[in-house]
Amino acid sequence: MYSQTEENYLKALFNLGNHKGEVNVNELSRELDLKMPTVNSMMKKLAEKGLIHYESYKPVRLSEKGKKEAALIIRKHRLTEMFLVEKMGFGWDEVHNIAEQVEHIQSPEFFAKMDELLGFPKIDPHGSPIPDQSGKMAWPEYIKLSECKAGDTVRFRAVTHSSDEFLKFLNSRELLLGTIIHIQSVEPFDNTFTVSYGNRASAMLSHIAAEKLLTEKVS
Amino acid sequence: MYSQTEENYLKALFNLGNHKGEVNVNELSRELDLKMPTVNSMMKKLAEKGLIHYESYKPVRLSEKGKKEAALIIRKHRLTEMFLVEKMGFGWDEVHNIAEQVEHIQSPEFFAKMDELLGFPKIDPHGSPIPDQSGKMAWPEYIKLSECKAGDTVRFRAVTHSSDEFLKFLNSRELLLGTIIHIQSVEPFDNTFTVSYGNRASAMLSHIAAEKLLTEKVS
DNA sequence: TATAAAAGTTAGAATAATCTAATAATTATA
DNA sequence: TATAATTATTAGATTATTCTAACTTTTATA
Repeated sequence: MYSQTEENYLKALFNLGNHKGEVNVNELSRELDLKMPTVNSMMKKLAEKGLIHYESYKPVRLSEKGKKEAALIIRKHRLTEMFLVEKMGFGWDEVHNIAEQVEHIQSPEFFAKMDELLGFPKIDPHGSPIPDQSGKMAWPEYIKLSECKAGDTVRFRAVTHSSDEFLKFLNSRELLLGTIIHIQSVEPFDNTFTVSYGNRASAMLSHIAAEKLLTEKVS
Repeated sequence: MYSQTEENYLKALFNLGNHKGEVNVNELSRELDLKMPTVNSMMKKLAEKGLIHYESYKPVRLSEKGKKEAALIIRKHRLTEMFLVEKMGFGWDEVHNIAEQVEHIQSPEFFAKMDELLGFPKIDPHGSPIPDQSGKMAWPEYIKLSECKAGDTVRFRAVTHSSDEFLKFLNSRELLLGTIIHIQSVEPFDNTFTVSYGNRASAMLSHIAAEKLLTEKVS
């Protein structure tokens, strides 16, 4: 049993440690909005408990044990988000804060019931995969919209980071998960995308926005 | 905003302070499974915050402010229990521990949504009234089954204390909320009740059990 | 490569919530 | 009512999590 605080560190380490799995104390302190010495002492504690690999002045990595624990917390977070959207009628831009709290609830039955009522979903409302009960999770080979070129047709599958503001921005543009997007052109100067989708014949997306949209090629 | 710990003290004070609203530090320490000095120092803190009336060596009482805060936490607890039973399919004997955790979630929207999905329920799955948004709550004038006499016909409306074991006991006897109970006789020696209800022509209930059943006279 | 900037660490203090041991006040009882 | 038992309080320590200030190591840059 880990404290809520420890769980939050694990989750942040999991989310920040993308490819190599390495996370700097500094990044972590920014992510969690804590001072570096605070994070530093927690790193020692987590290392003590075998949840991370830690050496002085080097970036931190989750151990296998830590990775599994983190994935199971993220599983609870994502199941909760899905439940809030599918069963309670919340918008995808309203669920993060609630899920952030619900994810710490200690009750396997509670999350098993959510899972069952949802029909064992594989993704959350933002398109992120839900880790399975053993903590395994795989991202499909999505491509950032920002990496596509004029003429491509793609399906919008997930967002990389789901801040409320970004999701509200997508709402205002009627950009929903599953939408098929045609790339009309890409402005070379600033990489602004001109696209069409749904009943929008022509819409602009900044590079900043395009970087946050994960897509799948449509044949 | 109060800590989870403070919320638990407020809830315990509310639940223990039945008629006069007075609670001894000793009772409270037993209820919360904490040592008396721990409770004593928290009493000073709650008094400081205006949540209780406290004088040395005297029992403690919730202030109006404390009463309202406590009722609002109990509201969240009972709405959660109702949601777990009605919308998620849990048994009335399985919800206490989950609700004990969910009640601390800070999200008015989350509980407002539960309330709405449940159709603004007035009672929880154990027959206890759900305080309204202003913290007001009234118990109907129920009568303990143990206070009824042979010949009475009553409707089972609520349980006074809802431990898992007691609720499982009621499950095993098919005694559900709403059941009409006919009191056939009361053994003078030990106050054991012989009753009939549903398709049970004759069943025995100890005085201990009868004390925990709240009923309403049926004309 | 010497120096400045950034990142990381150590030491020591603060707060919240808990405990044990000792003491004081209140209540029950012989 | 004097004494014992119970209840309440005080004092001081402990653990978890956080902070600031000072120092060290690593990285970037002039």
